[in-house]
Amino acid sequence: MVDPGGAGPVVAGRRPTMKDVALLAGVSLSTVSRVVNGENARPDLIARVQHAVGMLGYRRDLTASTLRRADRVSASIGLVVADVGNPFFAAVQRGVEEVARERGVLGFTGSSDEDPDRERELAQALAGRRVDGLIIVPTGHDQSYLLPDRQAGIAVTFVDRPPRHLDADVALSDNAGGTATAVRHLLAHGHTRIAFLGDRERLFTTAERLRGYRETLLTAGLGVDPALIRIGLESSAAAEAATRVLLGGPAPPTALVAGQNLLTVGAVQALRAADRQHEVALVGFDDVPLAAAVDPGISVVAQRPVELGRRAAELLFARIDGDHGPSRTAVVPTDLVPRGSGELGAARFR
Amino acid sequence: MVDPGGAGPVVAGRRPTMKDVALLAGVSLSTVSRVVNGENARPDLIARVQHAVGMLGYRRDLTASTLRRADRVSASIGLVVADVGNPFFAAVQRGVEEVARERGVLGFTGSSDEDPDRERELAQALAGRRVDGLIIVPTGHDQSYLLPDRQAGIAVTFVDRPPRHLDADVALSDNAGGTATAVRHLLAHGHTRIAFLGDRERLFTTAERLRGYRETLLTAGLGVDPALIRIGLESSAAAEAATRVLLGGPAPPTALVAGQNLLTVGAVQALRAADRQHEVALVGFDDVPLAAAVDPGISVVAQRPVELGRRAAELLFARIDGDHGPSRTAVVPTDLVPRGSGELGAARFR
DNA sequence: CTGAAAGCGCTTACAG
DNA sequence: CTGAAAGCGCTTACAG
Repeated sequence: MVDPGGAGPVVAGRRPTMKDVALLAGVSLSTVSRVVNGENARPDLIARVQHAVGMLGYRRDLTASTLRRADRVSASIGLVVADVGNPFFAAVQRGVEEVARERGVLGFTGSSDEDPDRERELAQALAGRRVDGLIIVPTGHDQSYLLPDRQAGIAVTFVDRPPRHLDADVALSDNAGGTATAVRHLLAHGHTRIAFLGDRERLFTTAERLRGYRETLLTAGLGVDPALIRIGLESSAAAEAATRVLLGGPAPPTALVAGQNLLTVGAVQALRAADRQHEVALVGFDDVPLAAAVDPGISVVAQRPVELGRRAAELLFARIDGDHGPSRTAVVPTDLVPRGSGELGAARFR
Repeated sequence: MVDPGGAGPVVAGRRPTMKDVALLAGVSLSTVSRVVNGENARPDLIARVQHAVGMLGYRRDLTASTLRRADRVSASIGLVVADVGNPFFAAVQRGVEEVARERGVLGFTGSSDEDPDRERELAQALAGRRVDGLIIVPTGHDQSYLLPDRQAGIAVTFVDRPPRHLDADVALSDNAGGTATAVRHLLAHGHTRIAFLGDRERLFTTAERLRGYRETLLTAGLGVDPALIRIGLESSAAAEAATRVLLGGPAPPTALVAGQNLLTVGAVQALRAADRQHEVALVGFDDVPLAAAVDPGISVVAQRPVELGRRAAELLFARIDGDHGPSRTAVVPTDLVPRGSGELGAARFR
């Protein structure tokens, strides 16, 4: 309950400033600034300043510091994710922070909750606090609001979904390719009635995964049955309900592709509730914890969310370092992980 | 690819300032400030300022703004969690953001990765950026470094673990009570050899859960066998290995208490690998996704992480609103969720 | 090396 | 209501 560093501020309720430190140490403001910033100074002055800093509990005001600095570098970046509740974005955040940390840069994250207004609010709040760069999972349909910020020197990179009405770097998963792999895998096991569970239609990732699903079926010479496509699912519970409806329909699917980790969980729950988890095949997009512990194991097309975050951060730092080349898109591959649920054959339905 | 709001800054590479806006609009700096802040002004001047703002792509510099503001209110708070990779902390973050959002306050989150230096670095970076308050999951053994920040008017609250060497509000789970419930539940099913898997020993949550485990065994008149206590486990993989060792030992446990969500996953994997998941009982502390889909279902003592985050935020905002009363501790209850793995009897071992 | 002074982009009394 | 001026807490040429 004590402050080992000193007695606290001289004036209660007011934060001590460099001026207070200078006064106490008997040096000029300039000298305090230099010592605090680790520049060269006479050893005895350094000692006096450090003593005063400790006595007063002085902390540099970074808002004033970045305001005045010529280079305006804050050694911090901002990240706006779509939903902190989703482990996928937590892993993306981790990837971003890993790279930032290697460079001695701090990351601040906010969650838009898939609300375009909030995305903009957060991005501008971070930009207004003068982060050096911004990594955004765009949820709105227009990111041109960032143009002034970027022209003013704030680097902007996107992750998981590309920006719209703004030309910028982006790191994406191979959404269509990964979904195509999932569908081909199910086709190879004899399935022809394959349903698709998807998130909000307006999301780029939903559209891409749906495209991979459709194109693969068409390429295989199969039609696309609209009754087997359930999108607009925003939660596990929604996916569970949609799966229940599909299973109870007149011509139920023999296999499911769940377009997102939370939807996979919902689909598994519905299959188990109907005790058909050993009968109806399932491949999830994006991995889920405990997928191997369930019976049957849940086959997935795994994303590499940490790598996605890392790639986005690398793209961002290249810009911060002065790269002015044309926009780049980094595509991170997906990995098919067979665990049982995706290898259930369609034979039993014949 | 166009800026619908205007042509971008007059001077490329330099962010337009209020001065630029004032010049273009033909009004004073004061008027621009008032219009930008939504204060009253003559309608024609408002229009001219807004037009200039749009033309230039002007954005208020929040660092300058909070520097000058008398009240120094930034309408933002900072959150430092221990590990973004853990869904528990993602849920805490969500709870904090929910409350902040209700108040029109933005939250910025950083992850200490259980590194005390990084905790301090992040907390001070946020404090230095003049957030109105700070919510911290302390990972270091000393939080007195925050004293100067708090005396300077930044509210500080802790969550999940109490601070050390600093008297402050904190929101905690009922760690000892929850673990006691888990142990009593296993005792009621006839187990007497109950192992405990725990995270890093230095963490408050590990210590409390271990205390709940020990005291319950002693109260029941059973001894505490050190061979059944495995702590210092930092990952699922570590818990899996520890479980394997326990099962292969000379006097193996008939039941396990996993002290944390990631450890529960590891324990489940080890039990399944040994094909003993229907034999050795398991109760996890903190819920895990898909716990109900595994066979047997995973019984847990669930925490309420979102509520924990909400409570911490409520404590914080009470301080921001001027409450100067003594420090408070909010304890959030846990809930026993039986799903099968915790209800396996010990009979088969006799 | 050190210190006095200017100024970063804003807000806010103050006078009109 | 509006505008001119001071000043928030710093950094950084500049002169010594």
